[in-house]
Amino acid sequence: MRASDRAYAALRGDIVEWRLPPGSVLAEVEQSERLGVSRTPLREALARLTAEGLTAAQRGRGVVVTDISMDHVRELFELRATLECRAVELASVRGDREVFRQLHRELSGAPGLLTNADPSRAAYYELVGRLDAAIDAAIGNSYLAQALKSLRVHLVRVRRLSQDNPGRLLEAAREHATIAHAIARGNAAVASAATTVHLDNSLDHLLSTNTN
Amino acid sequence: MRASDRAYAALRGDIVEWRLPPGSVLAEVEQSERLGVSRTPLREALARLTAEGLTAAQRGRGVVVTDISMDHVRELFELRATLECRAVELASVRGDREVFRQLHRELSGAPGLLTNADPSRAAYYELVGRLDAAIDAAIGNSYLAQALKSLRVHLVRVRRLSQDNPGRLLEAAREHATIAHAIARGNAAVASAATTVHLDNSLDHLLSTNTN
DNA sequence: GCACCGGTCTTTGTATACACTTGATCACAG
DNA sequence: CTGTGATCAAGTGTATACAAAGACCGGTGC
Repeated sequence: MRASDRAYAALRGDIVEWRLPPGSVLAEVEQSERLGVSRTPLREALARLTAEGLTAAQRGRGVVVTDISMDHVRELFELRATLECRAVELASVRGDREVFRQLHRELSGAPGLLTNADPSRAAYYELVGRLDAAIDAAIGNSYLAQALKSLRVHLVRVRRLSQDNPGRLLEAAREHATIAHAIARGNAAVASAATTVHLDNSLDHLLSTNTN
Repeated sequence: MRASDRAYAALRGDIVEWRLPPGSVLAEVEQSERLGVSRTPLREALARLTAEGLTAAQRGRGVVVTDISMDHVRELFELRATLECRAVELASVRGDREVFRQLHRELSGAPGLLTNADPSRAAYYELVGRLDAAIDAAIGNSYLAQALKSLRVHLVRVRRLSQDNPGRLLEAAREHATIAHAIARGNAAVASAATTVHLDNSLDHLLSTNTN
């Protein structure tokens, strides 16, 4: 694996996990020493992060981790609704129905995953990730898939803002099951509507648990 | 201006203007000598182009200019319809109506711009660019604006595929005028519908004049 | 004649040195 | 005491040297 890839993965992980919170200044020499790579591959990693919007170049002061305000979250969800609604519509038309039938079955059993035995909800988030991946594969449009992928980078970071309580997660799981069910039936209109409802609920929950 | 910015601008221009057609291999030493910069800033430029999707890194063989097939164009227009329909909807709600009234007036006079005196259609494309910029400013969503911006890079390249005839350009100008008019009236549904029609016509024209 | 293997050579990936821009701090003048 | 200017330091931007990895080509064996 290339050093620039390692640096990129490490920095991106640190940013989305909030180990490098918004506003952190990423000095080149400092980070290159911390990650054990030279400045050249580190700069390449920083350029990729900046292109994705996770960092921004401040002239003369290096790059800083971009801020995430509630206004940004609202904008992010506006784009998310646009892209994901179209994605589920296309998936409803083009997707392999059996795949989504299976995902619907698994999502219906999601309450069993949300026990206290797994406080990090790893199994639940893995299942949701599989739904996202199935939609990506079903839409058959690399440009749309790419747009969704770059969007999700920011969403992972936002997730940390949401103090997920079990009640909301159960609700979200039901909403995901509804979406999978609609896609499995090939009902694009319902899939899109269910996605709109799901995202509105998610944003509402996010805004209600964050005062700023 | 930084050398990496110059290299990026030069390469991107060469690619979208088809001076570097799809499939061109961009060797680092060759391009750095051609553009008069060192390999380090050139690599930065190539990384940015690759992040945008204009080039792709072929392991061991350097980066090549990405191909644009008709399937890619179809996918591109699918994403374009998704983003631009939402953009004009938001612009209808949030935009400054006077701005779009003025653009509508200018677009209504577009036939006057499409005379034989200006075979490159520079004045016409400048006007359409102003409409795009006005929509970008009106949507008030930096993430959506960014997605549109990265999309338009590819669209400029595709434009070269379209052997624009005066008849189609006149039709397109009328469609743009309709969109601007709908936004000026704050009618989101009509603006979205007009955009859908316009993009379908554009894609249809593109596909009919390109057999491959 | 075809496929496989090894060597060479081109090309990318990384490190480091150097120059230049920029931001800060301190001193001096008003 | 405040504002402005100069000097200094820190950090980015660029160039180049070196290392490593993959591709191309010739040769040989089957």
